Amino acid sequence: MNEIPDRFDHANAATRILQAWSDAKCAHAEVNPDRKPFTVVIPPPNVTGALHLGHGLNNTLQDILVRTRRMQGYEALWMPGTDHAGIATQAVVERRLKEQENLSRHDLGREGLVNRIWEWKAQYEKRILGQLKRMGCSCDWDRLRFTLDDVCAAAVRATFYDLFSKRMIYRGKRLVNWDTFLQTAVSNDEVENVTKKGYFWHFTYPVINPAPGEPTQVEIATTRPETMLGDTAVAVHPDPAKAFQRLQRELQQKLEEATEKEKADLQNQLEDLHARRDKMLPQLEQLRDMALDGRKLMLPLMDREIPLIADTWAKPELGSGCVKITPAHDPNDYEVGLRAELPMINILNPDGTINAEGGKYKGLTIPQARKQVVADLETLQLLGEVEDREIELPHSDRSKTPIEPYLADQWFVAMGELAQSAMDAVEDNRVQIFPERYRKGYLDWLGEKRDWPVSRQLWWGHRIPIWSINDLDESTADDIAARLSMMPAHANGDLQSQIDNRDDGSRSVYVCIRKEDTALESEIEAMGLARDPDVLDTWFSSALWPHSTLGWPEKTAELEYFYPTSTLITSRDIITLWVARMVLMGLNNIGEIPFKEVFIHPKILDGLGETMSKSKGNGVDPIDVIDKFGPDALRFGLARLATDTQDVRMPVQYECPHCDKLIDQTKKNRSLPKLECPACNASFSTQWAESEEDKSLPKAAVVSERFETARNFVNKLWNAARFVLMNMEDYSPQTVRIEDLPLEDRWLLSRLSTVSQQVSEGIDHYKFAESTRVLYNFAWDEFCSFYVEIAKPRLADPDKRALTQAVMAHGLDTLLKLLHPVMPFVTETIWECVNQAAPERGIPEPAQSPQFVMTAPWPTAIPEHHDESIEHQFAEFQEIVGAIRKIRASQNIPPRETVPVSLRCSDSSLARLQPMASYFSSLAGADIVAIGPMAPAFETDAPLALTAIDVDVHVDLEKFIDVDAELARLEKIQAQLEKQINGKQKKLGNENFVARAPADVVEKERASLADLQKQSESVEGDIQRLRKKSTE
RNA sequence: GGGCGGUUAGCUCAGUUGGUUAGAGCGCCACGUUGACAUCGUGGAGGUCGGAGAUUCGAGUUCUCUACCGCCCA
Repeated sequence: MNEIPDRFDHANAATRILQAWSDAKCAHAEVNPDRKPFTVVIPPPNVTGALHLGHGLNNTLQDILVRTRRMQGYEALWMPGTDHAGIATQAVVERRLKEQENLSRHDLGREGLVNRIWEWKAQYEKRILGQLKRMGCSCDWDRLRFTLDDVCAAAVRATFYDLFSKRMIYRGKRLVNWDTFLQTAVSNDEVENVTKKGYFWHFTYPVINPAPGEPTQVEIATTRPETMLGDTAVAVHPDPAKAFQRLQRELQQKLEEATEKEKADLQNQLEDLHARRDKMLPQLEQLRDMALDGRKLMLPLMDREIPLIADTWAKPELGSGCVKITPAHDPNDYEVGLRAELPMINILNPDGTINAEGGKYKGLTIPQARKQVVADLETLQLLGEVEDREIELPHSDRSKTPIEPYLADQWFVAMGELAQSAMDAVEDNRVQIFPERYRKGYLDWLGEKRDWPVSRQLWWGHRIPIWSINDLDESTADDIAARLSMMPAHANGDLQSQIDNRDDGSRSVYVCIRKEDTALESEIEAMGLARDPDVLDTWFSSALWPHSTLGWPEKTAELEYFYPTSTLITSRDIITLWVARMVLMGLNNIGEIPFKEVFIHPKILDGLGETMSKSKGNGVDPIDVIDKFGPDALRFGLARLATDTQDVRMPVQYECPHCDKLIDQTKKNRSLPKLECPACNASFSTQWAESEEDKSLPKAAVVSERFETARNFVNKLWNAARFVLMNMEDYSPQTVRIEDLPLEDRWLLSRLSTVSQQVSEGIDHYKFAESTRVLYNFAWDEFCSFYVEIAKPRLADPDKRALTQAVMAHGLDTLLKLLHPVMPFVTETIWECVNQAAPERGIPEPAQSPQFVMTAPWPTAIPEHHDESIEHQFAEFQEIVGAIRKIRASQNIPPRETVPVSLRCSDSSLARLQPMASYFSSLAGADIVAIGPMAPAFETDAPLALTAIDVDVHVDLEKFIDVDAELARLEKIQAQLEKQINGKQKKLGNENFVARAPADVVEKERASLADLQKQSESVEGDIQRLRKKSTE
């Protein structure tokens, strides 16, 4: 058995173990009425890129849960798959196309581009699945799905058709966030605001036919001058006096509550406001009256008459108090436009150039148009002041270009009923969210019930299954609708049509087809209808994931058995986008919630508290961590982070490719193309390397040293197992009677039972970090540090050897099972060895062990094994060991020397400790020369009183005495005791405490004080004795 | 502007319903290697729990205010 290496070779083991699991189909789940199902669907990773550490955490937690449930006897299905991530993936591929081949998507055409994206998908899906597999994720790989595959596509179409039939999908014009680069609408979630330097331009618009005494022009200001081409009104506040009054009141109130420091500033603001009011109010009221009187303005450059209107969007305290209104290109103006029923003029082409509505500016880009408009207004002497200003500019998260608000036709899902159903499901706890604080965000977001715009002007995605024909008159529309309703598909329920009355009075006819059917589609197209070019928002297909993956809309056995799923584990940023939508779609399609519980895990930040991302250079690839530390270390390290906090920090290092030294990442060095290793002075490159010179250097992996502890733990377990295996050559199975076992064995069994319980409960409640900590402490500080140490002398004793082997094998067996969900590879590898050395094991009756720990039965708490008093008694032993060690250390007694020890204890302790006396030798280098109520102190004695367990430990220092060291030790103890005694005396001297605190607390304090005083007296005696001795 | 979270040892984090002397890992210091493990062992140093106030006999823990950091939404 000596050939077992003293380090766990994770790289070799992992490949072999994965193959063995795969061959035995350990992770495969089937419909099985004999077992209860347990289902988890993976949050499908984007095929946009590779997995990072956040995915590592997410999938580790899922796997821990799934592996535990599998061992607990559930038919555990972990459904794997990936997400097509419409806009994200298309954007990445388009950007590469531009960079590498200088081609646009229009050069390739729809089919060409989509083919390119499929190639990308194949490449990244392979990489992602490889990452998951190397992490040990026990997904049922036979059931792999992709949100854009045929099965998911059928679900998407059936859902769309159903909602369309129920009139919950409709077409409408809405102001959308338009990405002029990708030429698509993007959702609010895909927009980020960037603060940039810009200008605030002041213009004047002439008043048409002003009455005598009225101003001849109105001043407005804007940060986007070119939008004036689409202005359809100028607004002024309907009651400026009242508005001023309110502002003044608010400021006044702030002032009253302000600190001295803030007061001056607020006072100034208030004065400015007063001055402004005095100066501007008459004019604003006059403008307001003009608006009510229907006065119009002349929009310069376009020579269009536009009304002056009264609307609260105009802020009297800002600028001129008047604001231009461009309903088709500004979200606020859009609202004003709806209120005032203004025309909405779209001045942009999809590519961001000015369209025909922009008159002579047609064809210019936005920056060009802006420059020209400003110049032309200046020529007309309508340009006023130009202020510098910081501007919040929305940018597309996908293309990184500015977003233009843009009025476009979109398909919407009506959210009223759907959102309510999803709110109800959480409010009545059919769906539970952990940690609970995330409920609020979910409910608030759904509570807004904002309709969901689902069209995306993209090519990568589920194409909207709508065919339409527009600009019809009423009778033609009716005619087409009538013909459609005569079709057999309509009677079969595979085709639905609608007539839509458009704003301009024309009619559109829409047809939705339920399933892919090329013949039917051709027939429809022959009638002049054309298929919608747009695709659906990615989240539309993701929302169906828990049931589409199980085969819905087909009534599959899987759907019947595995749905609803058990738990969803995900990160908080998609609670609304994804979790909420899965709930409402599940309820709509199946009539049942998609999962019973949702667990939101923390987000991993780097050491500087920043989100990890490839674009910052602080992203960590799980594979790099696996290469360096092993998959079990990665998983263990991640699991112990999963507390219920919102974020966890993980400092990140470069690993020097020359000497393996870890170099902390800083803000400075994480964006450099190359670095010099401070340890070996050699240079290495980073992800930013571009020059040939830099690229020729070896590249450093980005890892975190926080996995080192976990790696050490894996090794500790490996070596504990190595010890067990090295002592099993003559093992033979035997029946064990628990009541015959010595204290240390019963302690181990009791602890195993307790730990099994704690770990199971921890996992049940998503307390992954806590379960992990319990296992770590038990394995290291109890199993290794005590049980294995005690086992050494017992194995050397022929009378005790066989029994010790039996208990030890059982202990390791249980530990391996409990650790398996967190550290599958090392446990399975050891299991294999234990199966060879001790194929039949177990207490009380040995039994043939299963082939894989992965599918072995999960340990449960065993009442016969659990014994609280035995755990306490063993703790007494541990405490004495600790006391001897402390005395030894303070006396600088060399580890190899054995010291005589006398233990003064009660009769009952004597009975327990006597049989364990020999263990003090291996654990504390102590030879117990006396034990019991009469055990004496030594001539040259180092004492330690353990009053809590009523034991006095005496170490004979005759051979080792270092008087100064001993005095120092005792004086230190005395100082600590005095400090505590003072504290207690003060507390007990407080009449309030004695009178008001519960009697038992007061009594406890008194007893504790008496005890401390007793100790102090004893220590004082020892000190005096020693002083005397040293002066002799 | 609204909501949520965080602030405890040099670093990363635990800390149950308020109750003896606030814990762990890493790092640091000292000592230690003829066999399970130096990816180790033993011992030690290190914290007025962000700040102010309140409740209480007693606050890391409850409440109010406040500062800073982070995230989400507008």
